[in-house]
Amino acid sequence: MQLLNNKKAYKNQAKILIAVDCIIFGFDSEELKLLLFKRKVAPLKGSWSLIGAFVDENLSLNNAAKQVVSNLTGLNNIFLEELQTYSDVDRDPGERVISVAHYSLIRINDFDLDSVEKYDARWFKIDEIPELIIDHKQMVDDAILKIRKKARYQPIGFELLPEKFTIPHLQILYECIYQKKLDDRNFRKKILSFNILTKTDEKDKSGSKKGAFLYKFNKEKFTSFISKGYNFEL
Amino acid sequence: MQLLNNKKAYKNQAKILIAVDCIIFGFDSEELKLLLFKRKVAPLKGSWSLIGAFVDENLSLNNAAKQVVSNLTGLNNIFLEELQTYSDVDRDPGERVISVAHYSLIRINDFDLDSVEKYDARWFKIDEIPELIIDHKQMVDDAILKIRKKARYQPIGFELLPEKFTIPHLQILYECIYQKKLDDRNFRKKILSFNILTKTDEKDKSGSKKGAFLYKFNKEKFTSFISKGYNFEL
DNA sequence: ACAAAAGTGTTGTGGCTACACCCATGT
DNA sequence: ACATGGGTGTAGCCACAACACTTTTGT
Repeated sequence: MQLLNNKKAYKNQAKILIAVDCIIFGFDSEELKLLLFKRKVAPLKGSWSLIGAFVDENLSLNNAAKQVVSNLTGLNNIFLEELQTYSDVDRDPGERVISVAHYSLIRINDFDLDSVEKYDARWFKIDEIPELIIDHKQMVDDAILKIRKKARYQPIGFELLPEKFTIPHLQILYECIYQKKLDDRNFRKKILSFNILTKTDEKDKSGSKKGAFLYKFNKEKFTSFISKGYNFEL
Repeated sequence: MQLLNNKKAYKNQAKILIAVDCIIFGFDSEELKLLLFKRKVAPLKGSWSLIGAFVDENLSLNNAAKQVVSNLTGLNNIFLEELQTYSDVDRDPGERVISVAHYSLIRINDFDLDSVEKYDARWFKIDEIPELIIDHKQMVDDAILKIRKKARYQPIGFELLPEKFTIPHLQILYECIYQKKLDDRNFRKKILSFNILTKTDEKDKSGSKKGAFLYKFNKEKFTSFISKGYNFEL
């Protein structure tokens, strides 16, 4: 397939700076949150922004984004997907940069806040996002719409919840994503009808005196659901 | 917002070649088709490929893609959306190129084949796609999945059909996208229940002796449907 | 004993699927 | 008169929405 040894086959074509910016969602059993950090380089130093990086010549965009998240959090096998590109010619006041936004879902307690503080990062509730640089607010809005849409057709809790979780927790997650209250009975009925959950005999008593049974995701059924898709409207 | 006059704020960062590749779908009242063309530049000259171009320093990706389609077809207000990026380091045998695929839906008869022949282009039925260069086959497959998914939640015929069209034509379009036969009565019932169509009193007799009534899209209702989304499973 | 959250069933309704025949017209 | 595609109606079924009370247990 390598037709030319000369790796400069396309002369006189403009090259452009490419960055990845990561919208990192986390969930702490009560709120859906977003990881933001104080920008450390000019221009716009000191403002809140998404975390990002320029893309190296020898990394795919996906790997570049994974590296960004991994450097920040120490986490390695995270869920990460491309959102879309942002390419307005004047979007970056410094110089022309095309950014490819990626969004990621992580368990908020899976990594220590040390590394986060080192980066001057903070979790924000998604309805309390501060002003962000350039078009990062747009990226965040687009990402929220994206996960809301995604949640409707595919199980999405997997990456945001701990290995074992209760149905009420899962419901709170969906309520955060949809930003509306769901009916307990109907939620439980529907989510159980998919057979993607396995009940354990442990209980989580942190939320109530009675305690709620802990469930796990059933990975096999789960992955077949992801490829087939379904309709989860409540 | 312009913090620096110096437009080289980010020194020592690698710049990369960016291309857009366009998956152009057309519909000729019977078949869903894809516009492909014979590549005119090395490497891989003479193979079938999508149409694309390197992105200029002063164009957004979306505008670059629009320009590609416009140069080829002469059409200007076409539907065009970003699909996703393709960024494997070695994907292009010539040199590293990151490609941002865009897909477009056009009325197949809205432009003259002259300009198409000038470009050595041809329409292919989507189930008869020849071998394509690099990862273009992947892009096409991804684009087909995308419109199939999209068709399920948003009205999609608008850009592919002429201003006036019959319900049987619209049905054929959906059958092409879903690649399965749909029930006439249920299709008609459901599509009419959305109230996005306006019946005219003209008939199209090209398809039968009796003739089928022509409909138009009702743009207002249509756009509100696009933003809200719906579920169109048949 | 009581507060606080977990858990459980039923009923009505609306939308979907599946299915077969008449209509209008050109030849 | 007949062939061709256009157009219409219904009945059974299933999934969803709406809704209130009992259970468990820590304090």
